[in-house]
Amino acid sequence: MSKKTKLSTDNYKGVRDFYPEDLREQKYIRSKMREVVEGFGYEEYNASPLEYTEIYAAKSGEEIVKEQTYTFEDKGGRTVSLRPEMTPTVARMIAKKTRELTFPVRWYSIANLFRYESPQKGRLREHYQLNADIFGGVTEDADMEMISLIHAIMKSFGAKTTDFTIYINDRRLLNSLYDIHEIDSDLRPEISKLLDKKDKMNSKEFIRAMSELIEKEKTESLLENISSPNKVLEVLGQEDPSITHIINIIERLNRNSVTNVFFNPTLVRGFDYYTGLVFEVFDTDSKNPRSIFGGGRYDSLVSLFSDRDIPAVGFGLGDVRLLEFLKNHSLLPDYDSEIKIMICHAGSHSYAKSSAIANFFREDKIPTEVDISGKKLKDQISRASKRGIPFVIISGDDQTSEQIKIKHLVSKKELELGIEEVRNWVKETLNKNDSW
RNA sequence: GUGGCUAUGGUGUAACGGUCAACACUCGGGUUUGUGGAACCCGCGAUGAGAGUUCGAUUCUCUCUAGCCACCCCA
Repeated sequence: MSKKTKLSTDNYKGVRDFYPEDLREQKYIRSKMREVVEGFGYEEYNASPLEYTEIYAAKSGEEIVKEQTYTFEDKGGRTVSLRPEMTPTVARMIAKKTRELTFPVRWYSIANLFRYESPQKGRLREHYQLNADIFGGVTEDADMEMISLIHAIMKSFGAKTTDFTIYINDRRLLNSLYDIHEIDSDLRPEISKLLDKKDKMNSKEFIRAMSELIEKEKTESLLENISSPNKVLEVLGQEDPSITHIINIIERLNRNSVTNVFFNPTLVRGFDYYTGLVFEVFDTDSKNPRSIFGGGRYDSLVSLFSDRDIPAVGFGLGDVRLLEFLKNHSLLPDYDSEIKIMICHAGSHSYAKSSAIANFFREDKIPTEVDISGKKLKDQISRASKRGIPFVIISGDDQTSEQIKIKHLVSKKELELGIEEVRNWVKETLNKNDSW
């Protein structure tokens, strides 16, 4: 059989296989996310990855959607897309039940999202994202809680306050500045995009690109006025609602010991649907100062689906960039084997006998595997050891029915005891060095 | 879509244009105490595809393909 006749083992471009060791990472980050988010009172929802394309087209223009999403026509002629983000879906779900839900609503999901783009660092064609949103409620309280929540999530992964920075801004603030500079509303999205990229470009390039859109004097004064938080404050004044909002949020967060949150007037974020607060979490590592994730307030998205306008704020945290961050900062734990006991056989073995022993441990939620490799005892133990299984039980024909021979491969301690005592010993030992 | 870089067993690497493509790990088998991670022995297994230059190509050239990185984009 020639190799060429075989199917390729490659996975589809830009998506991942999750081998057990990869899935352990996923399970770890998801369990942390759930823990924190549920602690804040969020309820989990989910939906199909298939959506009518129009829910994305509505806000971003047909062409972008067709180019950057998986979009196709089904047999009934409906145009369908694989969801590239979760927010339209959740807005749709909320809109459908506005009369039944008790607002404010706090919902979260951990869902896979798809984008049709060429894969590169930190960006694949499928990724998993935690989405947490608040619908309704008092704007300032909801906004503040959102930032507290993302801070708590980062903390739960063991990130120190110095490992990341949270930048916040307000879309209305940018609009006020545009008003002051009398910038046409058609030009605003373009200018916003440029501002968003400001830190990536050198200042000459930036000014040149800017001058192509607006007059040089305007460029200069806009840049001057947006150059620092203090300058913005000076220009807009303390009474500007978005300034007050930002100041209040930062003060309240500081009082709640969230100290790494800062006002950044050039923070924009890509989505057009943001209407107020926007925020973004950055890695402070000087070698890799990139954005990890972010979110913002979108007060008019639900009204695309419903007559009722429901204000909302939320964020999306993707697994790919989060894992990069965690790896860079050595924040991923060492994983123990999920299987705790391997029952090996010396001499002629009886599967029935071994599985009876195994069941005893399983009743106590200790994952136990019975060796069926048919290998020699030496190989059985060797394999268990290689897989990181902490205990082996040696079941042999020379052994009395009451006594269990068990060995802890980590400490090399070996005991021969009654089954109840063995169980207690195993539990004790596992508790001593439990990682997660 | 544009540009740059890369492509050798399952993995990671090696091989001035010149023997049978080397080494380590992994995997399979074996030896020795039938209580492990050791040692030793044996084995499986590769130059992405196609063309060209050459007496001779893993090595040089071209095309294709794939991957990575950056740009674009990130709604």
